[in-house]
Amino acid sequence: MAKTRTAQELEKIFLEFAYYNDMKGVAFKPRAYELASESMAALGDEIKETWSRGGIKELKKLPGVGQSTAEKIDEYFRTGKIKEYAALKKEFPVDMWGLSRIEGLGPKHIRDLYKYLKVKNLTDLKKALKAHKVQKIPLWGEKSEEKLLRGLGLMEQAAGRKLLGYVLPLADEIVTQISKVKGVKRCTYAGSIRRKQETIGDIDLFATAANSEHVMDAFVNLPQVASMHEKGKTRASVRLNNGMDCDLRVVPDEVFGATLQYFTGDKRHNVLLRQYALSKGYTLSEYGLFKLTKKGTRKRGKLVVCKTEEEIYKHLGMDTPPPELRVGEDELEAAKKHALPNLIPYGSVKGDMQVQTDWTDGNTSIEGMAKAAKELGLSYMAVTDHTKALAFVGGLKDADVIKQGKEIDKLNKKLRGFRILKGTECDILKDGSLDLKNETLAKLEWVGVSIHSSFRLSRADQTRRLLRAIENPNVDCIMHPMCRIIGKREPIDYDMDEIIASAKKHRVALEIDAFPDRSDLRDIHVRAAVRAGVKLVISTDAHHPAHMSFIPLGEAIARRGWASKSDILNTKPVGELLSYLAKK
DNA sequence: GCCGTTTTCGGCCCGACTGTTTTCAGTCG
Repeated sequence: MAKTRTAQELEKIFLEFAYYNDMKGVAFKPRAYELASESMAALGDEIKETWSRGGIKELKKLPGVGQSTAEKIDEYFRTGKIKEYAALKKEFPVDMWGLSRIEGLGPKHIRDLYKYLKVKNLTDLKKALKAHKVQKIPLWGEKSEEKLLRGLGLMEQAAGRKLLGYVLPLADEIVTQISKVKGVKRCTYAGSIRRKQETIGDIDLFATAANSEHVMDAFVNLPQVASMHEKGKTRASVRLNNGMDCDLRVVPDEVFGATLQYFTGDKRHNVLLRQYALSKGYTLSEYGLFKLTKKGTRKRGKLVVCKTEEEIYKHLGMDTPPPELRVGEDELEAAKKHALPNLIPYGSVKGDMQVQTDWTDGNTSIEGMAKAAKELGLSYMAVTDHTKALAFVGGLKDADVIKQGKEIDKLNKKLRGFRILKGTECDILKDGSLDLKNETLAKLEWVGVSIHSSFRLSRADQTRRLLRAIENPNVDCIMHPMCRIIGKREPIDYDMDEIIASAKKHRVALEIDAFPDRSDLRDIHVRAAVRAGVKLVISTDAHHPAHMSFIPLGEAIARRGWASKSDILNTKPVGELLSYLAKK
């Protein structure tokens, strides 16, 4: 769900409530407000819809939102502000949000900076650091000042989150290097990379070895490392040359499973799992699942399991949620009920359903792309060049599409064990009509349609536009349905529920475009489509042979959206796919 | 402040690293 300023503001307000309470030394409330903030972040724009639908009563149903928080949200939407928040800001006029972005600077230190030096924001902090006043604060010293200065610099040059597709190869490279270090038994990435999140903030790795200090030294001296944040006996943290942070933890090989579970996260998933473990008389850490000595106490007793993730979840009476599902929402409930989905395995996609060639803006011939696809182990691909509305890439006219079809027929006779489908990525024009004639579309085997213009239409107009396209009986698929380009273009706005319902009715598939900066559909939309019984396809939007290797990224999105193999059309062999399409 | 297989009161995840006042608080993931 998109986040408007309103949703983001609420997320920030509740996080600041958490910081203010933490700063004052109040117990437990910080965590409660933090959860409320996470709830706002997860909901995005739905928060206002929830409030409109049922006010405080409806808001209280949200996770982490109780009476007090619901009243604050209600006050915010009714009056545009929250009195208690305004009072806190007045009492303590400090930019908690901005200052806390600095690594190592938390609520208590922000309190002292304000108390002793009247530091309210980043500008004040820079001045105080320059005048070396920070080390004069009681209980602070020279090193604290240096650390803060370093943290400030790192924040200013830090790159934001990076796309999974670009981080994975780097993570693999580092894992390979650490694996070669003497004494290392196993090394793997965990964290958001293992969960295959859309974007990655930092690279989390761990290794198993008897002598950990030796591994730490090797790690901080890798060629990819620009600087070091901290280095202990079993944990180190560095800044890489590309601006990302990377953490390495070393543990004994026996506890591999427990560490993998702990380090994979996400944070909310682990908190929920650990809470559940406690309720069952266990305590869970990166060293294993332990029996509590006596129920109600926190004393750790005998080790129960630690070798694999599966045995830990099993001991708690549940199935193991695949990493892609570990987001701290309903996956643990499903795991307890043995109702986790049978996710589409990696390597299930048999054909790429969106491929551009040198007939338009691709850089390779149809034959060249087909050969590359075959080498990757695919057994078919759909040629889907752009249409004439995209004049700047030389989009195809009706006659060109027919001509291209004849060439594909020739190639298919020549190729052994591979099939090229005659397709298109036909433009959806502003009014929802299509850029090729119906008689042309009817001759194709795969008709994908997509939007490349008028991105800023109103929600109602954009919805109407897409519905009209879906209703065209020649259409098989909506390609990159959100039209976003991560970091460059916002998604277009329309009523996704209506589109999904219409796609179901007209037997139109939705695409998961695996190209890294598209990643479109997103996981939440995939899940909605799967629930509604709408079929999906995974494709790469390849413009170059190398792009077809993005397919696993699309499979990852499908997995995050709880999709099974049967939800994805192009896991079928080409014959079955064609007969499915023919029935439309 | 939130929440419920410990259920409307009494709990709230767990451990490593850093710096400093040397016994532990603060921060992070």
